[in-house]
Amino acid sequence: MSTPYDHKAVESKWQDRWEKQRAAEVDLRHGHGKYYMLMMFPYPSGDRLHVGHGRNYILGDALFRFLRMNGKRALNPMGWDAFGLPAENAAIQRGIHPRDWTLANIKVMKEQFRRWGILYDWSKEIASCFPEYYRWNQWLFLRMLEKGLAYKKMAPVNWCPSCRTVLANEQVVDGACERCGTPVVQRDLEQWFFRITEYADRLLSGLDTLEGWPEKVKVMQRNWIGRSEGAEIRFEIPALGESVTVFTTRPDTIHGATFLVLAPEHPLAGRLIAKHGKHAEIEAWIETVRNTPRIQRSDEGNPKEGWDTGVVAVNPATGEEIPIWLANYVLPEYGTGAIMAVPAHDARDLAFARQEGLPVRLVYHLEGDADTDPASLAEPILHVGVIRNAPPFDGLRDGPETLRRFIAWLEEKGWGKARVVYRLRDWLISRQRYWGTPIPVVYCDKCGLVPVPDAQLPVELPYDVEFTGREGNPLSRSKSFVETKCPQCKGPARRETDTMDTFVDSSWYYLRYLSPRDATKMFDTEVANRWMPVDQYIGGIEHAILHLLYARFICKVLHDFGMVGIEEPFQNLFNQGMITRYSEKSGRIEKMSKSKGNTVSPDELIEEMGADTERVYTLFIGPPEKEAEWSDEAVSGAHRFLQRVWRMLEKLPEAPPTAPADPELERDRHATIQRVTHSLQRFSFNTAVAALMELSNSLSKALEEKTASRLRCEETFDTLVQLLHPLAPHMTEELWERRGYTESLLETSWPEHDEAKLRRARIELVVQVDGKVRDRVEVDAAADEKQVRATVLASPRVKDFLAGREVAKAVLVPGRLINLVTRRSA
RNA sequence: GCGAAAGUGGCGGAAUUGGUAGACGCGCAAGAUUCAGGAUCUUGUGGUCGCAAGGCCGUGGGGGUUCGAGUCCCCCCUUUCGCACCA
Repeated sequence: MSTPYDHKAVESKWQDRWEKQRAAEVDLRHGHGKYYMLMMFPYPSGDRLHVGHGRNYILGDALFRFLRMNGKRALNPMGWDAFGLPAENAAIQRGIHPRDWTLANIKVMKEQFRRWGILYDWSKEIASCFPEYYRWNQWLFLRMLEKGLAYKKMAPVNWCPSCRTVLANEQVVDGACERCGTPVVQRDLEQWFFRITEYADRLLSGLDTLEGWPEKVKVMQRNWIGRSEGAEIRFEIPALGESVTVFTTRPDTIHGATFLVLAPEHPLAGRLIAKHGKHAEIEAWIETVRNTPRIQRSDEGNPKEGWDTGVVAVNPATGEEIPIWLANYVLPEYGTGAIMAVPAHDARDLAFARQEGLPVRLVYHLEGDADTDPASLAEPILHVGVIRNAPPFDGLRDGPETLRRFIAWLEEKGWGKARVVYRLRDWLISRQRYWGTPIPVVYCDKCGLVPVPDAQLPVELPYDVEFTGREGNPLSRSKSFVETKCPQCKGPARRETDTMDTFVDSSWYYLRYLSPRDATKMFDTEVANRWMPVDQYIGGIEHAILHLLYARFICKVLHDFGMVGIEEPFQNLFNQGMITRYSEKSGRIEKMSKSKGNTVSPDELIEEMGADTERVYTLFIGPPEKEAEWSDEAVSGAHRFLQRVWRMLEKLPEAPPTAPADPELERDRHATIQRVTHSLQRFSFNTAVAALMELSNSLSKALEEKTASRLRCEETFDTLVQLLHPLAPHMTEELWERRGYTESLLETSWPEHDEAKLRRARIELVVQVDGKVRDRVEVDAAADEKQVRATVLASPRVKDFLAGREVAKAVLVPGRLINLVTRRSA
């Protein structure tokens, strides 16, 4: 007669108890033994979380419980990235205020976390949409404004016609809006920026210190920052009495520069084409290029188009006059927006030269090749060859030293200088939407742009706003918000209606968790210095560039403001893989998502089999950093395993009080402690589950066959329950209590293995003959090679395989195998 | 095109430093048990030859190093991801 496991009752019982005990609460006044773990804070989207989302939170909770049992003062806070477009869209579509909608969603998500048995320190909960939070965005903005790190400029921007807002470069994916997928168009608008480019070098070098980050993420960030070393070189334009500066990474090929190309948007373009016969036609073309979506324009397949301006520049190296062109393949915002074209040594320039019939001149010549004809050159000569006909450099080979000599020469002649250029652009933070942090500045007719004084923060979002879906920011139609007084002259003034990119919110929230209720400052420096950096950050790879780059940037800014000691906020980063499943809609196995219709609801799963089952299966599904396909069938394996563990409790009393000493179960127990501990340290949850299943199988067998004493069985069972707790917290707490223990498993110490218990007196040794497994023999663990050899050679099977041949050599791997080699190696 | 990661049974996946390949689980098969339920238990389950003992083959393909290779080295194929007119 066994008591069935009532997962519903047990799970809610323990969820209540953990909540009452405030099991995850941490006192931040002490930093000793601290371990700051952090899950990327979620956007409360209004869709119920599915099991794919669950993976992230479940593995975080397993880690948290494991750390706690290991005596760490683990901090695991949770909050809400609560500003964002979907809230506003919900307002437009359903007439719910973004604030009410968001708060309702938070409630739902919180309940889902609870049902998963996840422990967060809710006393530190934050939501970025509360004025108590976003006033510090504003405060930070003002400090950055003072230091020139925030500024406003007219700029061609990415505009999403559907979201009706501008997007940062990072938010444009394949030419489309990252959020809604609508193709992005170019517009010129006055916008606010953060000067992240000033930190480009530090963001780059900081990556080298992040040993606990996946290489992949670091590579992506390096690519994004895109540092290029080279030189800028000035070319005189006699006709204009003016010069143009180009950027090149190959100043050593200047003798081969046969024309210049400027971006059509280049400031000199207008004057260059002023006297051109087809002036109007070129202007129209410039307009077309300007309006081409940037992604299409910078696509390699985009046809190169250009116009000869008819004006020439002088190549300082050769003294030759070379034509100046305008072409779409030169981008205005990279480098100086102008290049020297060296068709012989650059693929793009060669393609354009061939297309337009422009001359090609070689600087580097292939060795041994007396005469490469520039006219027939099909491929550019890249990073090989020797310089000819470019005094005083003749005979030099392509390489860094040659490059240095060219730059020194250019500097000496006064024609150019070394320069480093980045692909990274400044961070466009303006958004023309309501549901975000208002940018705290005011426009006064008399005083111009006036920052809102700190004392007047926060600039609060007005609640009473109409959401119509019409073009433009709803904020700009709110009279009560827009109309204000100038803080300087007290005259009438208008508020800035742009709000901040929500990535500003998430760029410093990890610091706010440490001072969540401080109404006097952004965060407490002392507490931050005690608890930062985040020891383990966990989240999706989709934030590899955006959020993680911005957060690193803002952390460095705060460091420079003297507000926090560290420069890198996240010491270790873990990116969990996504959960996939077959989608009826697409007929493919795809990332689990509502739009693909392939989600599995944890609500039903928990109802049917319990949260512990979902947790164990999710952790067992595969290595957590890899993607994994959800299998509805395989879930039952986890369920069966937990059921077996549950039933074992009632079988324990059936074990005999005494039994023939069986060291194997005790050995298994210690081996499992070692394996599970090691697995959890490595985030290898799947192998931890496997090890626990094996121990469960061993104990089950021992109980069945009555080969171990009751005490030993109970001891093994208790260890199993403890080790299983981080993975299946509810059931293990219940079992622990039923075993008669009064403290929560969270309060117990993680078991330690005893090295001595792992050893066996006799071991099974594999015998190989010429590298093939031929037999197994039992020997003393301590046996030396001589003894082992004697035992092995006595085996009839081994004798057969040796077939009378000499053993030329024997290789003994103590405790594992012996290899008898008969043939000589060839 | 460039860069990175990966490729192991029907499936998900194990395998510190080179040392018994396939742990653990799913599925499948046979059996036991049960007042049929999608329950529980036992056994088996890489391929192939064999009545069996056992042999041979086997970690994408080909070569190499080694007493011994999933693991190290070289070449190739495939897949996934990232980057890609950035001068």
